[in-house]
Parts: sequence; C-alpha cells; structure tokens
Amino acid sequence: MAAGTKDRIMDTTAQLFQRYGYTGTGLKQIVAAANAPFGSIYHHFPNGKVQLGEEVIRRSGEMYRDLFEAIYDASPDVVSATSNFFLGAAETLRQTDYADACPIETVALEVASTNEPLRKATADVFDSWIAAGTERLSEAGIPEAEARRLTIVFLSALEGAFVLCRASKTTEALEVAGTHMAETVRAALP
Amino acid sequence: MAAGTKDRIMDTTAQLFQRYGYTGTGLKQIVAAANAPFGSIYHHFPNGKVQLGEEVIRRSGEMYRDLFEAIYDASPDVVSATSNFFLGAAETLRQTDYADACPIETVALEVASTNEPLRKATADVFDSWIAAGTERLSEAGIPEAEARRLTIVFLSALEGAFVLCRASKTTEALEVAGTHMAETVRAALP
DNA sequence: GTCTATAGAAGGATAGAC
DNA sequence: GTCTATCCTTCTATAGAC
Repeated sequence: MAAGTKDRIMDTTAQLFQRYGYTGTGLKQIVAAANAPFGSIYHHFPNGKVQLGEEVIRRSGEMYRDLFEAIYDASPDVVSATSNFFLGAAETLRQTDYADACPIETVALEVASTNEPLRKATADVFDSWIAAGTERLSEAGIPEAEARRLTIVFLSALEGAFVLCRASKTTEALEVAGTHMAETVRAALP
Repeated sequence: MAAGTKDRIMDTTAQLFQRYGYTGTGLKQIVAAANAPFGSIYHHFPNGKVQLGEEVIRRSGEMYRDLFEAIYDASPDVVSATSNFFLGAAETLRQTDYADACPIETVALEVASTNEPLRKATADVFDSWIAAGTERLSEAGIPEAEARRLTIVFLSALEGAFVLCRASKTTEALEVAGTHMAETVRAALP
C-alpha cells in the first residue's frame, strides 16, 4: 500500500527533469530525493530510465494540459486567458528562481536526436497541447485551420520565451510574447 | 602551428552540443570526433569542460548572429528577410534529419539552473541577438522600443518552433511561425 | 606541447537477502 | 515487494612519459 512509492518517484522525477533535464538527472539522485530505495525504480520500471522517462513525459504532458484547460475555464474569454497563461508562467518562474518553466522542453531537446521512444513521447505531448488549444480557439469562433496555426504560434512563442527567460533570469520575454499573443488572438476573433 | 587543434575541437564541440546538449556530450566523444588526443582539451582549456563550453557558446553565438546579418543583407526588405530566416532554418533542419536547429538552445536550458558561468554566456548570446534584430527593425523605421519587443517575439517564436520541429520531425511550426512573424513585421512598418 | 595511462567519482543496471 | 550491496561502464580530471 503506502502513499505510493511509484507516484512519489514519478513526481520527483518530473520536477528534476524540468529543472536539470534527462541526462542531467541521475537515478540515484531521483531515489535520494524521493526517499525511496534504489531497487524501487527497477521494480516499478523494469525497463529502467527510459521507461521511467517515457511515463513521466506523458504524465507531465497531461498535467500541463490540465493547467491550460483550468486557466481557460477560469478566464472570461480567450484573449484574457491567453494573457493569463503567459503571466501565470512568468509568476511561476519568478517564484522558483527561474527553474520551473515547461515540464518537458529541456528533455525534448535532449532526446530529439538520441532516443526515439522518448522523442516520440515528447512529440505526442506537444500534439495533445496543440489539439487542446485548437479546440479552445475554434469554440471561440476561429476557423479550425486558422485556430491550429494560431495555437502553434502560441506554443512556439511560449516555449521560446521560456528559454530566453530561464537564460536571462528575467520575465521580459514571457510578458512581451504574452501581450503579443493576446493581441493576435483578439485580431483573429470574428 | 597546425591547422588548429583548438579550432577543430571547438568546431566539433559546437556541433555535438547543438545535437546532444552539454551533459549529453562527453569529452572523450569530442576528442574522438575531432581526431585530437585527450590531453589537448586540458592543454587548450585548462579549466576543463566549463571553459570549453563557455568559449563554444560565445563563438556559436557570434556565428549565428553573422548568419542572421547575412540573410538580412541578402534580402530586399525586413519582411522577406524574416520569412527567409525561418524558411532557411526549416531547410537546414530537414537536411540534417532534424538535428541542427539553434546552436545553443539545448545547452541554455540544461545549464540555466545548474551552471552560473554557462548560464551567463547563453544570456549574453541571446542579448546580442536581440540587439542585432532590434537594430535591423529600427533601421527599417520601427521605433526602437517596439523594434525590441518585436525582436523578442521573433526570437521566442523561432526558438519555440525549433523545439516543436525537432520533437515532431516536421517543419510545420517553423513555417507557421515564419509566416506569422513576417506578417507581424509588415504590420509594424511605418 | 603531444599524447597515454590512470585515478577517482558518478552513471545505469543487476543480484539476491530479507 | 522492500531494500542493500555490488558490477561494469562512462565521466571528468590529472600525472607524467616522450
């Protein structure tokens, strides 16, 4: 029983991947931070680090999509929701000393040319985010093809702003990109 | 003398960092790919991997800024130059099986929370790119504050599109983001 | 100054006691 | 199924022969 050793390992791994990346996070570091014995990793993830990585990537993707949905549910319209998403991300960055941005971005770049199952997992996550954004913008009256393009620009601007903000330890890029994206969504509304 | 063992090491390291990141690239891997003896690294870079990393980051930043300048010099106006930059990046990605995107992006995310001198180096490089873009857009008649904001959105969209394209092994995000940014620059011209 | 050999730590993975 | 001890490889870094 317990409160879930496997869940604790996955939560810890998700946070470490977000901050230090895939190759930058060791299995010994994970079990130490999760207060779990080393053997638990291979008990719950028989295929080792790759299996753990894939499960964490996919679960982080779902959780971040849930956050996206929650912010759009809580906002009065898609324009303010777009602005709120960027501003919320900026606030989180400041509160974590510029450590917690996108949960899978660092990993995605690391594995893109080195690990096919993990690359596929990150691609699936990005696809699911694009689908979620496209649906929101479509519901707001934007034709679907245009809604998809807008969502891709939104996600590109967000991920790129994360890179600039983490490197500079400022939130300027997220603020500038968020303002631009909110304006762009407003201009696309019918 | 020689054709430059140090240059060969730096060229090789730059390419490996771009594809596999900082932690994903080993010193032994570097000297093997550069056909150099292991000791050369510590002869030319007494402070080891961090010093090599910093010099490579800064030099890659200069080379990519030169590419940016060259494309803007070769284009008839800033709108087509913006489009050309994204399309050229997409073509390079396709030709390298989605390996060669931004020369420092993966490293920037890896070191942001782990290595202060390297984080500072990536921040300086991004700053120099923003300055170069701001100058180009200012020369085209866009007020400087607005030119800076536009450049930050440009760079965010580019870096984010790189992530999506490398993960998905498609160039859709670069094409969509490039079209959007060219239109945005056009709308900002006087 | 070029190059080899190796130290010492950390990496992922495994075996097996309990 | 929890946990420890250990294996083998790879990593960065150093020492020292030539």
